[in-house]
Amino acid sequence: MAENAGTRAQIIDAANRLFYVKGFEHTSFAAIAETVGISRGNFYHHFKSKDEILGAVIESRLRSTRAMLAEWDQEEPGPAERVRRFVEIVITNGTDIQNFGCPVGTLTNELAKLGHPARAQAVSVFDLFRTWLRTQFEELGFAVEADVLAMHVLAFSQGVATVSNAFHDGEFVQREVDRLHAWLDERLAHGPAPRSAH
Amino acid sequence: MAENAGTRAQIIDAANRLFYVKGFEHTSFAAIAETVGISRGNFYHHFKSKDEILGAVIESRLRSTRAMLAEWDQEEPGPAERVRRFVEIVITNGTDIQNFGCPVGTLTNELAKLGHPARAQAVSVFDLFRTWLRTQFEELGFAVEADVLAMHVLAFSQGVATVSNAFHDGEFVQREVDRLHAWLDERLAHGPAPRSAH
DNA sequence: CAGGAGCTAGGACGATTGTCCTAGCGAGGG
DNA sequence: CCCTCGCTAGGACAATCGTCCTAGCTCCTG
Repeated sequence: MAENAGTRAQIIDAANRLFYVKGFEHTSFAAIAETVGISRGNFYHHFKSKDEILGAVIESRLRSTRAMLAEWDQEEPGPAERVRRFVEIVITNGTDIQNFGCPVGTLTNELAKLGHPARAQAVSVFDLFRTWLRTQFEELGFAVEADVLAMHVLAFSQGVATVSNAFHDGEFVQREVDRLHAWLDERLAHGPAPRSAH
Repeated sequence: MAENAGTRAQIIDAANRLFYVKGFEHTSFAAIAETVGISRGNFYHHFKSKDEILGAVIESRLRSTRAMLAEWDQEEPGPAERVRRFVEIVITNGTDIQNFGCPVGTLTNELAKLGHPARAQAVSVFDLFRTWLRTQFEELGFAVEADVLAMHVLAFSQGVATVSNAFHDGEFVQREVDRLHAWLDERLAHGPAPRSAH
């Protein structure tokens, strides 16, 4: 039972990476088995189907994303710094993003094209970031615009990821990060939009 | 020979659409054959391999993109209007983008994950837009920044496409388009960055 | 020590993949 | 008329896919 959880976790970790690097459909059971170092037939003792592995991978991503956001909540002094921390992901994970794009965006799109039922589950990772970003902007006083701003930051990261993946241009990423930081500065300087009169 | 070109064009058109809707790897010969209405074995009289079809599809996209940009050059009175026309693509093709994302960005990323040699060829479609946008900004007087601005507009479209595909939110797309139009207005009002002293 | 449950290895399965081969169709030129 | 050549249909092919079955191993429990 102890080894069970270990093998299961190893499968999820290997599948998580492979789904990102090679795509979900292009990742075969044989590739995951080879990575983990177990036999192909052994999978079905841990997962009933490939879709079930996908579900476990997405849940794993949800957990690690939640943990990362909670860590940022603790480490960063305020909401503005937290948003900046998010923006900097495209630099922190620069190499992976250049090679494979954004893990969330690319998986969501692949599942959309496959018509896969787990698409909605994959989008929920996006929702995690969206809600978290919205909370930061709300704490900054943007009660009405918070979600709009959150979506804008999300779109920024996806745009940078896709173009970075296409052109392999690190300077472009840095420029766009600087640009968004400047945009955020300006937004914070002008303050939130006035509430509608009661 | 007349029918040859017709069948070949039909195969390319069907593959072009299917590669976009279902992805390159998930699109089988059987699916293309069924769409066109020919037998599976007949493919190899027109194309030696699936990769050759992919090459023909990308070349077809290059041609149609070039034609579209040339049309915009004629129809729009000035470079500013042309950039706006590009920005509006995410609305014009809104439905397809919500369902399948951007054809260029998603194919490029898929080929990157597959390690496919045609990746560079797919990126050249991006290059077409990049160069064209750069030309527009140069005509607007942004000699130094032209390419930076072009890349920013490119990243905008990719970000909007990916987030639109994830959340199926048409209002978000419209808001971001308005935002970029406002950004462009401001850029044009302030004028280009001063040249360095000779 | 005996027994059972958890876990693993290895292979069989039907389906589907991209690729290739061959026989036959139909029109155009000698 | 006949023969050639572009084009097509249909199936064979080896490989790989996800799935499933079964026998054997290990280790904890009684």
